[in-house]
Amino acid sequence: MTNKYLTIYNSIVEQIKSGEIPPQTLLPSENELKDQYDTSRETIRKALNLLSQNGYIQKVRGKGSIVIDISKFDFPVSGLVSFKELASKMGMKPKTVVNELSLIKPDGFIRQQLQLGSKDLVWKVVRTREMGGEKIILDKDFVCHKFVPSLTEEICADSIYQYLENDLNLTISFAKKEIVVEEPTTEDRILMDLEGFHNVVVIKNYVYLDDATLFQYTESRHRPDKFRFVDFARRAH
Amino acid sequence: MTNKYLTIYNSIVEQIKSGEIPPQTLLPSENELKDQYDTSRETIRKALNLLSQNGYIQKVRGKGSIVIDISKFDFPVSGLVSFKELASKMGMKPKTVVNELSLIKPDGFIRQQLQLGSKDLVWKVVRTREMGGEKIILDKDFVCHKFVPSLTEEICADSIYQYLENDLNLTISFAKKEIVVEEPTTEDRILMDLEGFHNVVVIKNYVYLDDATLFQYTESRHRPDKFRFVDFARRAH
DNA sequence: CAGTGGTCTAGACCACCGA
DNA sequence: CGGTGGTCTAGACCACTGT
Repeated sequence: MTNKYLTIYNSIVEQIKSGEIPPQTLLPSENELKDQYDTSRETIRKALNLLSQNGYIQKVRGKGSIVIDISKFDFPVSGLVSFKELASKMGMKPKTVVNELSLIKPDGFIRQQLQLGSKDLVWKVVRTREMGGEKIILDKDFVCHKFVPSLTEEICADSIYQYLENDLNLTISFAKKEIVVEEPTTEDRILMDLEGFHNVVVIKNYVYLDDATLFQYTESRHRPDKFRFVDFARRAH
Repeated sequence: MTNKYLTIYNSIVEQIKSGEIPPQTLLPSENELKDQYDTSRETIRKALNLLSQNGYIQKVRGKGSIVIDISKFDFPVSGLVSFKELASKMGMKPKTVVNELSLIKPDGFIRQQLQLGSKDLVWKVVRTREMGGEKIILDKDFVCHKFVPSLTEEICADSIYQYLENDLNLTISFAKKEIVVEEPTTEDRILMDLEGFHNVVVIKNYVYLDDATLFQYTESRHRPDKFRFVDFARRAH
């Protein structure tokens, strides 16, 4: 079993989720945990810092680690807005329609977003995601061609990420998200069910590879009533 | 000077921001940095992990730490939506109007949000924030009375947080944010400039104290065209 | 293979909290 | 005051990367 601090982290998460360690109580001290798990204190601290970052506990100097009441959090603690997650969370069968799949010469905006040269090509993928019989999300992906030589409709109907990571061995390492609210374009109105809606929530996603190169720009355009974003933020200082 | 790893962190941040260490290049290795800063490797790693969490570098096993191109990021890497930040970022003079300040018996919704007993009182503060002559944000704060015995209009017109931290010695430790889009209420229409807008972006904020008790619930209601949220997220695994 | 970052250890000193 | 978490050290072994 690799990663001692991760197993300790998971162990404590389970104890908190099951209610074995109730909210507002103190965790055993770092020295006690060190003995319990037969490890060093720094390793315990690594596990506790993870718990703290993920909103399970609050560390207080001189007192101990307080378990936070997560029962109020009906949503995942971290703030990811993935279509599949949203769908499965609501117990619905997601359906994806590929509207467009083409290799294009990017316009100025996309070229700037992806920091490309004037002769680089990009894949353009437009997909609508349907839930409960309504088209509520429009995903527009722009993927650098130099990293992804081929792309098919079958792959897009499933999951692009899965293909990139499993088959192409590309490692997506991090992403920067930006959320803004915009008026729907005509394309939005045509491809989504927007009767009676005057805005769309746009999540602009900049995806980076393992070596810190930018390789994909994605716009996920949501119907506002089906959108929710959760952020669990520590204070700065 | 306290905190060795923080000074190292700041030192490297400066070097990245100034361009002394250009994007896409490798930082010196942890062992080299250890010698440069005359410290231990774990301390260097603490500083580097901070840099990584804040989006300045990307660590790759077996290779080194790559400096990320932050020049594209025209605003703060972390995703805080504070009125004052937004205003100063846009070079505008913010103006705050206190519409309501009262000590009330909370209705069911607020009592539930704040997990209060039936006889607890809360401060209700309603403020509009004005920028460029337009009222674009409506802030509704509900603060537990048991933590904050007194509150004046002067305090609310300035900054509630400053008062709590400096004068009352309460330490705000973390907050959970939730972003949704709603149709404007009549109150929104009356208190904000919403001509031609059909939605408001609502940021629900649950604020916790140092000892992990929930003490404030805030709704920040934004005009959609003046709203923007940035999230810098590491991949899960 | 040598060099990188990832994990883990055992010990030390400090600042803070509560009794 | 003893116990807590916060910082720092010097050293070890590992998995991974390039050549």
